[in-house]
Amino acid sequence: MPFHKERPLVVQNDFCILLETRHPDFDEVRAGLMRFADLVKSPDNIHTYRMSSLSLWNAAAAGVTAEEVTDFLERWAKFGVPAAVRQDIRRFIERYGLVRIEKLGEDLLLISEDVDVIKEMVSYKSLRSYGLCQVDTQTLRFSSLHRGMLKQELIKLGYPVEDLAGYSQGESLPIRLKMEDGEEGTFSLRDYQHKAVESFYKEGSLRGGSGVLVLPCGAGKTVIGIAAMGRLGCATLILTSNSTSVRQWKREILEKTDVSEDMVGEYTGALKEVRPITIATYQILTYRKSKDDPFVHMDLFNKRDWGLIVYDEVHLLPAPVFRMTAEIQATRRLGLTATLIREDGREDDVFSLVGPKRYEMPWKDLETKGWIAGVECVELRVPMPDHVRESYETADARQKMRCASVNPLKLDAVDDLLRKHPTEPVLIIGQYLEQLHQIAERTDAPMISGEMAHEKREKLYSAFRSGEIRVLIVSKVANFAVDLPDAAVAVQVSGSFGSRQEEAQRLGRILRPKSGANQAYFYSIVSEDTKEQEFALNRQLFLIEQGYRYRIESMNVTTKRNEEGAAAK
DNA sequence: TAGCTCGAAA
DNA sequence: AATGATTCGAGCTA
Repeated sequence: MPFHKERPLVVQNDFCILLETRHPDFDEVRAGLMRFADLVKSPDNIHTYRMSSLSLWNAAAAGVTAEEVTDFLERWAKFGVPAAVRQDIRRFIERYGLVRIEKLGEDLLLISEDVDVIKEMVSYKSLRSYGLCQVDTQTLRFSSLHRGMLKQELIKLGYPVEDLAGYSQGESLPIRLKMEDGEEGTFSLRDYQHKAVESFYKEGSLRGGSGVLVLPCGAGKTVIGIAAMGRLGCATLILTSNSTSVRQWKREILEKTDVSEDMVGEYTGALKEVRPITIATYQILTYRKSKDDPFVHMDLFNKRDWGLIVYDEVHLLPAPVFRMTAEIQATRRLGLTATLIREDGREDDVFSLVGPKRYEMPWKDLETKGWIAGVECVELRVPMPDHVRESYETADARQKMRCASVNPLKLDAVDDLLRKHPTEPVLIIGQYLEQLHQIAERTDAPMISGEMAHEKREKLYSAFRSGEIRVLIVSKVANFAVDLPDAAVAVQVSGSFGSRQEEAQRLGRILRPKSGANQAYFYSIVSEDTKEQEFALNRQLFLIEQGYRYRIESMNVTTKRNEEGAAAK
């Protein structure tokens, strides 16, 4: 077998791909890999990617062929691509579209040119309850009621169905987008926003009309959603993760379209309006009196003839909403998210019920184009003072994390960082209130936590925005607050177990373009040689996949130790 | 209709 | 596998 020492990839039999991070073509290769593989490990020198059935199916749905994947791997691999892997890639990619759903009158057809596949379907016990009737050797017929459930079941059996049964138009609602520049009839969408809408919906094509658009924080997901609504011109139900976001959607719709206020409804705990454009939280949909009781508000899906359902932050979509979504497969569905990763591993349900990935904008690409700031990511490791180390070692597994997270030496690290960035706006973000209170006391900076009234938060936000306050300390509220102002420096003093989403969300807080060098800084402070350090690694995965690199720094503590010793006496 | 407490969720 | 903080929505009170 030929050996190309200078190439950066090793393709393994187990579907893992190793990428040398120091290779000169690293960026190009990483960008290519992320079309069809997920990053699973990211130590300094070698990143491990893994192809999965789902990552290949998403690629296939985006039109990537098996040849493109294997040619790409072949071009960069040191030892070529093992024949078995090559074969499996082909097998997986060709699975997408091997079975498709089409419409026939009131019923639907499951069609495959491969008669053996149809034979296989008929033999599956788990498919019996969907009442599949054989029409001919290539076709099965079933009731449209089962469209979603069947797709969900089939993906589990390894058949990602291509759904070409089309959609109902829904109640018509002309929506004109307000023009920001002079040209008649155009709306000033950024180039990639336009492409994203195009890849979701193509006029006159059965392909598209449902699916997920993956865009970084700050890429203007709301604008894209609104543009899709304008394109389809129909009654729309928008589901989102919290009530601040509900108001944000409403504000932007009124601002960017000619839709009048009485056409836009909020469906939340406080208000129960059902209007041609309705915005609801996931939480109200999943509300029930107690376990085993029915969902009180789930019929919002049927309260109007929706032509489009927008799932904002689709990676947070709760299980009961999946169930409902399975029943409304004839309605167009648009998922918006910064990451397809779900911490609960239900990515295949997103694929079969909301739709495949239609578009993905890597964060680094936005940075290159100047739409977001460049970020220097640093993992700052601090040692633990001896007495803390002692209680860490003796603590049981559940207390270890907390012990490491609230390491008092982190306070010194925060001081150092504030000295290092004496003029830029700084957000300090953490998970334990006690720790944040300590920092607030030491730095004399205001702190916002969940118990603070929203009115008071607003005041602090605007003081921070205007520069009156330079340092702001925030608890987990930062994960939800859409109106939290942007900063140039984020210091994460603690975070929850391994939440990749949270890390991404927090980094998102400093991405807005900066004047001057357009540079921001993200510091993650962790206790050296602890569980926390391990979890930090997992948290970073998603951002590393997006092309960010963490630089590891250790705090110089000889002087700190002495101070600590002196203070103890 | 605002302000409160409560349980549930992720 | 798991923590702790937070938010939401309902239901009660006045």
